[in-house]
Order: sequence, then structure tokens, then C-alpha cells
Amino acid sequence: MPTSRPPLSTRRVLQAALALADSGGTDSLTMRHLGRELGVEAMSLYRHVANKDAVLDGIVDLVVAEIDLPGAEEDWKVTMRRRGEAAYRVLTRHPWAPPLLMSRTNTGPAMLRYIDFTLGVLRGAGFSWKLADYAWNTMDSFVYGYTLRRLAFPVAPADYAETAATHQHLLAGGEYPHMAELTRQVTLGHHPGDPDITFGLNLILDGLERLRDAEQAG
Amino acid sequence: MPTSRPPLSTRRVLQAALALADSGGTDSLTMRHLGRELGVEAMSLYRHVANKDAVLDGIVDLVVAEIDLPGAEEDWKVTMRRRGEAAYRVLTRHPWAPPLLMSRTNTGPAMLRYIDFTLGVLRGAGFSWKLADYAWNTMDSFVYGYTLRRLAFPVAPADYAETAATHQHLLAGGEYPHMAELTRQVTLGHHPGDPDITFGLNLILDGLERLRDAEQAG
DNA sequence: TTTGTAAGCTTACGACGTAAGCAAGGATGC
DNA sequence: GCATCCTTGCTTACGTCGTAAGCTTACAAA
Repeated sequence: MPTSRPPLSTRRVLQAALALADSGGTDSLTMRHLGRELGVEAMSLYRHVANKDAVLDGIVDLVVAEIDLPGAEEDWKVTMRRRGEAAYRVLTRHPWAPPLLMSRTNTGPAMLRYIDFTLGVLRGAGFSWKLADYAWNTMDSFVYGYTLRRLAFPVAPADYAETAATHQHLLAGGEYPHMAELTRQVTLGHHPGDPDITFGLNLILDGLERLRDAEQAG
Repeated sequence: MPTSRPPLSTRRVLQAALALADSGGTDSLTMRHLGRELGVEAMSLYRHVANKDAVLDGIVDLVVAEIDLPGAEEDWKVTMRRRGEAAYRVLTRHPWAPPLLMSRTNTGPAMLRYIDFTLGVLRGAGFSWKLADYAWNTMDSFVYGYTLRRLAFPVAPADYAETAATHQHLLAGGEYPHMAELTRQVTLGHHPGDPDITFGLNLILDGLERLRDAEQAG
């Protein structure tokens, strides 16, 4: 008679799955491993989740739910920038999540809430429905794309120069002259390597503002 | 004595793998299936590729190599826009590719050539090294993010209104008022749904141009 | 002829997701 | 108090995967 354990539930299964993914990535998230973590056989999990895909969908929505929706600031651009930065922070805290988030159609409640909030902010700032829709799609394409690229190229900004130096030989053949020179610039410390996500966010937000103004003027 | 077949080679293995992925997605790309396609046992493939990851890296670079580099136009913005559109077209022709492309560190020759070309265009347009680096990173984050989102939400523009109508019930609860209204707008035909990739490309390119001008003026 | 080497084959192992059915225990109806 | 059922978790098993280890065959060089 082992120590009695709390009974399983969908919620407990998903939370354990999230913890497992956080500690070892998607590879370590197997039904058997997840069962072991909960002190249970793998097949028992199927009483509480339909299949592994349901587990993946579930933990992705748990992550999305972690994204704080900023309060409604007076300035919509500030709100939107914070929203993008918050998403980036949360997604990089769970590096296994973005590939899942983007390669499956996700309509979990947290995601819907997130989108609804965004539409509200843009409408409040005077965007037409059409432009608001374009706007959040453009923002999110960038945020997710940026996050994924950052994760797939996991060089901390501080190490960038060093890594660049290491890869110099790849570029030495003269086949990629511009990359070679760019790498040299980074190595010399003339510029810091990858842009912060704020760079792109501001670029897009400024552009959207101009489009909104043109729309209102026209 | 079966019909003699051409001998295996890394190239032939990768081409067969590409064809297999194109016809049935990543799921159907298994070593055994790939061997069968080539009239060979699975283990024979390991004479020509290190392991399955090498196959995946290889076919991703084959896809990247399909992206036409536009000729150097007089207008850098036109060139850059075409570049983004070409990438989008190629990647949607191989819908299994973007998730792979973005979730593994890729430095295949086709990718390096693609980046080098882009840097050259931007430098030719008067961008500093730093701004050119930021610029292509921002562009590509958007292009890949947009492409992935588009693939994960595979509603052809023409079907959008219909799909929206189908999902109306999800929104009827009043929990997501802005989404509900947006959906209604789409259903009424007031706007066409998802933006074309050109919308975001132009937005970003205009913003980059302004930054370059400011840089040159400063 | 001998010998070396490369290409492909055979067998096998330890994962994986999950279908099918069983066992035990608590709740419910009489 | 007893019989019933339903819930929860367990056991066993199947087909699939990537790939390690070693074998066979055939041709080229000596």
C-alpha cells in the first residue's frame, strides 16, 4: 500500500505534462514518462485525455494563458508593444512551445481571449475592422516568427561575437562576401548582433499608425 | 534478378526524401518508407546519410534552394518584396518544410546564399551594416511567421467567410465580443479576411526605408 | 588468383502511441 | 444487507519507429 496519491484529473495530467515539457523538452514528453511522473501507468492517462495530441493542445493553451494582457494604457502603441514583449517572454520561458503553437490550429480559450483583447485595443484606437484584423495578424506573424528564429539560433547576445568568430572559416571561402563582412563587423564590436524584438515591434506599430491615419483622413 | 536500379547516392536519397515529404508530409517520411521507395532496405540508407536528422536538414536546404533570387532591380524595395513573396510561394508549395526550417539551426549552402544576397541588396541601398542586419532579420521573422500561420490556419481566402459562419457558435457566448463582431464583418463581406503577405512586406519595407533615411541624415 | 573495400542486407533492441479487455472499489438502488 | 453498476486504474499486446552490429556479395586492384 503505497502512499495514497491524489486522484488523476485532466487538469493534473496537463500540469504534469507542462512541467515535463519545461524540464526536458518535447522529446521527454511521452505518455509512459508522463504516467511515471504521476505514479500511474501510461494507459491510465487515457481516462482523462483523449490522446497525446489533446495533451499537446492543452499545454500550449496553458502557456498562452501565461501571457499577461497589459492593462489598457492610454497609448495603444504602448499597450501593443507590451503585449508583443510579454508574448515573447512567455514563449522563450517555454522554448518547446512555439513550434507546437504554430504548427497546429489552436483555438483554445486562452488564445481566443488573447486575440479578442488585441482587437479591442485596436478598435479603441480608431482602426477599422479590416485594418485591425490586418494589424494583429501582422504583429503576431512577426512576434511568433521572431521568437522561433531566436530559439532556433540560441546564441545569447553576449556570445554572438564569439560564435561569429568560430564560424569565420565557413565564410572564408569568399562565397558569401557580405556575410563575411557582417560577421567581421560584429566581431569588431561595431554592432551588437541580433536586434531586440522591440525594434521590429516599433517598426510595425509606426507603420500601422500611419495606415490608420491615412484611413481616417481618406 | 530484378531490373537493375541506379546505385544509391546521397543526392538520390535526398531527392526521394523530398518527393516523399511532398506527397505525404513529414509523417510519411520514415527511413523504411524511404528505403522502399528506392527499392532498398532502410538500413542501406545509412551508407549515404548519417541519420534521419541529416535527411531532414538536407531536404530543407533543397527547398530553400528553390527560392529564386530576384535579379538586382533598380529599386531595392521591389527586390526585397519579390524575395519575400518568392520565399512564401516556395514554402507553401512544401507545407511540411516551414516547421522544420524554423525549428532547427540551418546553415545549409542555399540558406547562406540567400542571406548573402539579401545583405548585398540592402548594402547597395545604402543601409549601414547594423541596420541591414536588423532589416533582414525583421523581414525574415515576418515572412516565416506569416507563412507558418497561414499553413496552420489552412482556410483558403475564398472559404474564409464560410468557415467564419461555421464557427459563429464558438463566439455566440459573448465571451469574445470583438472576435464575434469581426467574424460578422467578414461574413457580411465587408472585408476579405486574412491579409496578403504583401501587406506586411510593404509595411516593413516602408518602415525600413524611413530608418535608413534617418540614419543617413543623422 | 588473392585480397580489400564498398554497398546493401539481416537481425535485433528499446523506444513509441494506443486498442482491448480486466480488476477492484465505491456509490447507488432495493 | 445485498446486488448492481460505474469509475478508475492496470495488464497485455500490436504495429511502428530509428538505428546498432554484424553479415554477404560483388567488383577492383595487386
